[in-house]
Amino acid sequence: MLERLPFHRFKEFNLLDDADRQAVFALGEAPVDLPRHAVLRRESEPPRHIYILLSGWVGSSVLLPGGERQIVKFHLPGDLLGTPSMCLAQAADTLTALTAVTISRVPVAAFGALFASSPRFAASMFLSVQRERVALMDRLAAIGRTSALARVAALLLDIDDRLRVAGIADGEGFELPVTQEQIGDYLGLTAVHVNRVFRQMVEGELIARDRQRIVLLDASRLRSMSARQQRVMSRDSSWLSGEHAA
Amino acid sequence: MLERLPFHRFKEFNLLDDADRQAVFALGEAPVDLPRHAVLRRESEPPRHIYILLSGWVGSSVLLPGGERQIVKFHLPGDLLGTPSMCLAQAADTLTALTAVTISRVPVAAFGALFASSPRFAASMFLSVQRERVALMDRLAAIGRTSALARVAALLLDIDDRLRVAGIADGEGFELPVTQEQIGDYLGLTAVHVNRVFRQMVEGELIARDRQRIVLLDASRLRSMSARQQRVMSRDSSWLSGEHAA
DNA sequence: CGTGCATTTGAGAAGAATCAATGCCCGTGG
DNA sequence: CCACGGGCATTGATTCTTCTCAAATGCACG
Repeated sequence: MLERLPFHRFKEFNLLDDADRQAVFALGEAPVDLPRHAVLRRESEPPRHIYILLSGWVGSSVLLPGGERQIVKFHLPGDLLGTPSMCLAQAADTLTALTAVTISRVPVAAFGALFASSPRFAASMFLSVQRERVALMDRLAAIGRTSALARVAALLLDIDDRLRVAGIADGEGFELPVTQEQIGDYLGLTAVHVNRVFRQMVEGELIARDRQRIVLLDASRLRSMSARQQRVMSRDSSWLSGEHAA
Repeated sequence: MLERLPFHRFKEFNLLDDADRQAVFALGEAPVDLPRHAVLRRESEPPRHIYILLSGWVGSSVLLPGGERQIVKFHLPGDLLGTPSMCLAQAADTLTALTAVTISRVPVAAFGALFASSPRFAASMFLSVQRERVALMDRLAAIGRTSALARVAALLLDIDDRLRVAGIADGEGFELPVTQEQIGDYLGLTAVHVNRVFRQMVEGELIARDRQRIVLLDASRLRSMSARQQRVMSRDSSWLSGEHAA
């Protein structure tokens, strides 16, 4: 069962060794398969678990009173889901399977036990959350201050990057298993406009598209129009132990 | 010097006692006064410190390649600033004094030492960051999916709430010491449009305004048009110790 | 071979941006 | 004491991006 676990998100900050990472996955209950459209957890439910995504895509979305939906993040294998709501009495986001998925549930108490006993695990989690926070800051900037074209470009580059890091894509294109309406909800656009932007990108030979398969034909042009920052994560964990406290 | 420290942000999760909170402020160097427009830390600088805001307002902003600016957060007294960039080699955001401010710098190593030695402090910080993450999710939804009017309403309600929690405002109105251009950069609007929305709100008797002083005349109507969620923080810290692990 | 969801396309409307000018407040220096 | 100048706020006129509404097409699946 441990043959192919997606460890990559737990290596980011150079804080956990192999044993630590095994411990992380050992927190989880037995993996469960769920079909597309399954809801892992609805917003307003008390957050008693977090989730490790082992395969497939999951969307985290927030519902507004008027019925509008904002998709906060498309989660890929290896991601730890549902942690933002740990600070709340009622979950803030709904977790929905965008494809068939395999997940492992983790009771928050199990997470807490490891968190309390291992400062390195605690620090790693702390930094992971900060990293997600920076990602949200960048997304805020994209939605608040860039055009529809730039937002779509940023999304495609982001997914491409993350799929490569996860070892799922190889630069020969990838499946984007979401509807244009979901892309709209992610980018703050309507499905109709997402469709027009895709058309524009195909005509401009920036991308090729066949159903939900996307190939990035001109990544450097996409990058320059996306206004997307390349964030380099710190691999220096000396702050934890107090080294170099000069 | 400890008479009037803004402790409220360190009481949110019921994890720290008085001594713990003293320890937090003891991490900081001697308080420093800075004038309006002073830059605490510029983005792309290596993040060697975080900052406790003791008085005044600070803006955290991200600059896009095209020169556009997104203001991520208006920080109020008691906030811990600059922590998102702890996960990065180069800071993601610029911290700028919006008013004259008093801050205390904290070396990341000092923060790390307390983090490593006190699981309760670590957990409190973890939850604080998650809380900020939820706030960003809500902001994303506001900018991506609501009108200019709703965004301004949400901003005013948010500031009012936070000023009250900080013990700075009392419901009789408050100073909003930022230019309309900065409000635009915060909400993903132009200064011109922010101005028109304010006019609309004054005409609709939702608010009163004199220079930068704002009075919320009809908070309940503002709330209903803002699409803003009231988030209730968890005060149950049992997950940390592993109680109720049922 | 329907049925249903998703995509595509068109036409028109609306919200917000842009461009440009004017006015106001306030600090500064003559 | 008053003129000047800079930063903001305000207002109008116009443009543009994106939305809305509506209909048609296409694809997957039973």
